Amino acid sequence: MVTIKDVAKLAGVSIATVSRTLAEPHKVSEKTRDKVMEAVASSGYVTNTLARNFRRRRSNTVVVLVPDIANPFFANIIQGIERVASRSQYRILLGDTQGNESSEHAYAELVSQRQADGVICLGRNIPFPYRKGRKTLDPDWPPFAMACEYHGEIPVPTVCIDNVAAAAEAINHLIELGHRDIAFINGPADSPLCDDRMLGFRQAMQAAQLPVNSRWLKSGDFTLASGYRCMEELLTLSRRPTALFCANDEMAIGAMQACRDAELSLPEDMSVVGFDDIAFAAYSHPRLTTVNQPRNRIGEQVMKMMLAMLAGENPTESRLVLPHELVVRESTCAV
Amino acid sequence: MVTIKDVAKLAGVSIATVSRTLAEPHKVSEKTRDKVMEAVASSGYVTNTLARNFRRRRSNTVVVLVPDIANPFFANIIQGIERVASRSQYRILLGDTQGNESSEHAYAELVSQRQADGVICLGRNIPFPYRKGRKTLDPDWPPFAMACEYHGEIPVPTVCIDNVAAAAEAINHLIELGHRDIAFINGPADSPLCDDRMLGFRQAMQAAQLPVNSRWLKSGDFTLASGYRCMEELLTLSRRPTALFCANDEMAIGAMQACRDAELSLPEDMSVVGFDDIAFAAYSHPRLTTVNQPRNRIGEQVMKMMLAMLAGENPTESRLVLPHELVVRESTCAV
DNA sequence: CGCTATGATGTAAACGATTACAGCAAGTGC
DNA sequence: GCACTTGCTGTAATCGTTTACATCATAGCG
Repeated sequence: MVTIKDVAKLAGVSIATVSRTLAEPHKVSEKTRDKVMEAVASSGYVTNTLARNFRRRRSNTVVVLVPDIANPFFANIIQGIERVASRSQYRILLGDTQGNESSEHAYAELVSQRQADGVICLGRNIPFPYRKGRKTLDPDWPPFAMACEYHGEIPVPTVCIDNVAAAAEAINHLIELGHRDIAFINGPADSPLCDDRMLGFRQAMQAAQLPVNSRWLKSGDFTLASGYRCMEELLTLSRRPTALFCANDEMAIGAMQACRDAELSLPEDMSVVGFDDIAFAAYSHPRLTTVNQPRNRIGEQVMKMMLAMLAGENPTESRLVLPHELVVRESTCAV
Repeated sequence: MVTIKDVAKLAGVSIATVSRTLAEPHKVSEKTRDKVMEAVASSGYVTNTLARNFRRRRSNTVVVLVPDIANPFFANIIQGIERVASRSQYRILLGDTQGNESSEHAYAELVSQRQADGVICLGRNIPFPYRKGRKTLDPDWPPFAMACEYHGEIPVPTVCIDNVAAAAEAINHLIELGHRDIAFINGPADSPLCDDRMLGFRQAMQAAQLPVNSRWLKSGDFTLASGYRCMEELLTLSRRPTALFCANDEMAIGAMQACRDAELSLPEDMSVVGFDDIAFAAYSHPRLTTVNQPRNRIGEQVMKMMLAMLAGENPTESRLVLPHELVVRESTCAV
């Protein structure tokens, strides 16, 4: 392996000069610079980043904790993060946690091992140990930010949309179409994001003076299969809703499948609204009405926050809210 | 930060002993071991992996080059890789290349920088510079393996399915249903994988003495949108096929959407077969007949190959072929 | 001319671990 | 009692960089 020493010898300068030429070229005379650059080129020298990171005591890597990498929703967020990160010479280390807390901790541990400089979390858990009831950021934590989800108690820097308003908008769309009997397949109950969507759902129903039928409230796990299952259950009820709101598109697509299997025609017998606007939403049958989230921008913004924190800045605002948009397609119609 | 030195002082031993206790406990007396472990626990010492990796001259990290992280097909492969990797204390660094060769090279470059020990590539390009026409592995390359795709000329250790046979099976299924006019939306032309599927298609057609209509051969880019577009083009033809084979499920789902928009009823007017068996395939309308690939196993096997190479073994077989399976659902019917 | 400021370069000490080698005590065999 | 082995521990070199500090030449200035 060719090291900085070899380059120094080849160029007839000291290793300090080589290092400076590469890192701060302006501090080196033009003549020397040329010599060094030539030596670098002819020797095929590549900086040993492992050695550099070790010496600099940072890794230029950020861990991104993803609840489920196979969920296309997260893929676009990750792409946004990646884009901003690579612009600043940062790497992304992806941790697919599958909602597993011990796996989250294991990845976060990489920061204490100096394998990563910060943690971005797309799930709802804080991957560091902390006392229940804590209400502030622990100063011992490394740079840490969340996206999509946020934490209920601790003011972690976060990028998300206004889930209350977004859910309410989806419901209002159904109400405007004349629906009164609206079911809701939400995600897991212990998530702030789902709580918000539930809140938006209730607020919109209440504002329209519509009752919420608790039998029409289901809880899935964001998978196609869980959407199918929840819909099946809804369809066994003697009194059926005429419309359905789902906390993500995959559950909505699963639910529509269940409707078709039950010989309902869509959207006439059941209006369905999803959430996220993943690529498949525009290719389902019928095309899914859903709430679009600016996934790429969410990723970009949270990484920008992270970069700022890594640069030593204190996050000015702890919550950045990006705009969402209801996309009306064909899965909803007047009652 | 607490280092090995602090632990040594606390336990009243040398740093070498601490290091040994942690890495090779059997080489240390029980009494010392207890002292050291206690010191580790009470000081909260965590190994600085950056320092260790630097000294050991490896990173315990493997780069995985993914053509498109948002493609759910790859997500499952990655999960398989991850599972095997973490079992052996290896990390995965995901590179979303978007088919961009310079980005592939940038990621592969991490190996020369000692940020990674090996490269697994899920796309069709070799991310290292090499002379066109080369027919052998370059001994200068780091441990390198491919999955799904393989290289046409260079015998890179690879895990994949038999794409020729799988495509032929899909076509035979259509032929058995009585179809004679079969279209094929393939992926990009310059890929061995797609060439194989094309070959399987042609072989099956020829075996059944059916002509291949070149107007019914389209080339997409594996996205929903490209499937839609290709189908639109097929539908403008005066003579239409009665069946369609697509090189992946997303294009198949896009194509089915185009059929519906053209008022064809599925599967009666158009039988469609996809490829990959992603989760959405079972939730499309109609449910998609497709070729299942053992995605998790592909990932697991290629990572096992990689681990073997990292351990210094020469790969015994350069090509591991895993079984595929035709999954017949509702998108195909007799003509 | 002498003094200081400036800029370019070199010297050498880190960074935190691993590990070859040496040293030492206790045990073993003759 | 001696030589040798065995098991445990410590000393110190080492990995490839970065960077504080020292050095030195040159220029600028009064």
